[in-house]
Amino acid sequence: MQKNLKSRVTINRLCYKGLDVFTKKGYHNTSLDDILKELELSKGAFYHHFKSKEDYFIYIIQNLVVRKIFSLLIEPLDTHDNPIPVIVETIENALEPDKNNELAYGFLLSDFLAEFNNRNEEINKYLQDILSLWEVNLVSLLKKGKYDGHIARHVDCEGAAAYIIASYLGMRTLLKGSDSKQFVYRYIQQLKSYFNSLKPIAIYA
Amino acid sequence: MQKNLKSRVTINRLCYKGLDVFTKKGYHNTSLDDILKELELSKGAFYHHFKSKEDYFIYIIQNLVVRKIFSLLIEPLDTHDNPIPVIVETIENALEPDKNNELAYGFLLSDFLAEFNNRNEEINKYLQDILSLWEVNLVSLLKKGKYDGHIARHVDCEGAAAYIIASYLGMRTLLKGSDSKQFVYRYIQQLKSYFNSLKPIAIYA
DNA sequence: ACTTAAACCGACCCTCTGGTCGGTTTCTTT
DNA sequence: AAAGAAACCGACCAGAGGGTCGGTTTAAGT
Repeated sequence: MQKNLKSRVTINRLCYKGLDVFTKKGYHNTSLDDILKELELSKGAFYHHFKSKEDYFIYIIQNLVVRKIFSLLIEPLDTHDNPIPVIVETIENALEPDKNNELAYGFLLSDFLAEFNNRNEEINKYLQDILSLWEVNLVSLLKKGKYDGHIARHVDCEGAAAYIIASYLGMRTLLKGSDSKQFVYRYIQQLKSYFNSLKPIAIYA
Repeated sequence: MQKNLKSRVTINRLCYKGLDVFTKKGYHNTSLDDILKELELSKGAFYHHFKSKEDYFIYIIQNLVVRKIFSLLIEPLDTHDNPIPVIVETIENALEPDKNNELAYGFLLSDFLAEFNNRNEEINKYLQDILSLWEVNLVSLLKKGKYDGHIARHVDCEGAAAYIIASYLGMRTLLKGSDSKQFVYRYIQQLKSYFNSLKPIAIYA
């Protein structure tokens, strides 16, 4: 195999496996040996490609997590339709297990946010960036919806965006500990109910 | 000082300081030495009172976290009034920083849930117990509200309870990374908006 | 006063873990 | 083919961290 191709293959294996194990066990509770053993790679191989564990983790976030969240939760928001069903469908789709969604990527965000918030500025920065991107896109979509008459004028779009994100993150936390099938359905129902409260009265009634 | 009194004092100091440090740095990222140094206590003292770090942590959860969450978020729900303002006020009050709420106890739950979910059965069990208790109480309050006509008959009380909890947990996660004063206010507004969608039409219109 | 045991100390142990480094294999270049 | 470099190996290091243990202090019972 070509050198640079082989290099990319190794880095890829490291990242996907790393994301997998970090997700399951958490960053601090995962050792490099845990990952390397499963891949049958050596310490030397690892440190040839990454300069530290932290560096490695950030690389994973920027290359896998950011991209996945973007394509799953943010990109679909780029529409001119009524934002309410778009947001609901996007979230519903993101919760569909193992469809567009091999790994349970959504968990990552809430888990890692909890693990690094106020604890590791460097890593936290990248996680917050993802949140901000999501929030900004939600807000602009909601505002457009308001302009188009799909959303009531009194609605605080920033507040609504934060509330949507919060309920999603919290639901992810809850989801891990319970029967997921029913749970997701119920969550979506409540989300819709919440959105009803954002509609103009005329449409809602 | 009396022996058993002195013992209790030491255990108390260990627990409060432990909760404090675990909250700030996370369980896996906190060493016993971190805690013992601050208290000027020895390893020997610690292992005289607790049989392991995990044991110690569980003790903290059961004695401090459970009780605080209970008195802050669950006990106030025991009312015969309209559940909607009761729940809003309870949550609002729980978010009031450093009032009834010396430490930021609310954070704990979401943080620790994220840190231990699917990772440490033993610890996770106790955290889930707290959630269950909260959920059960919310559900029964909502059902009573439905019976009394404060909540629409179509509402899925279990779903609503889960949604309320999820938004609270997620909001806690978000809260740590941003300007809290404004944020809490906006969150409460959205929560109220959500509750509007649970009211019977007659009241809502 | 004397004994007993609880509370505590701190040196020590052992494993784990992030990280290093000199050497070997494998591909690329000339 | 020879030289050079990238990819990789695995033994090793140093420090950290959970846990142990023999000994000392301090309160309690007799």
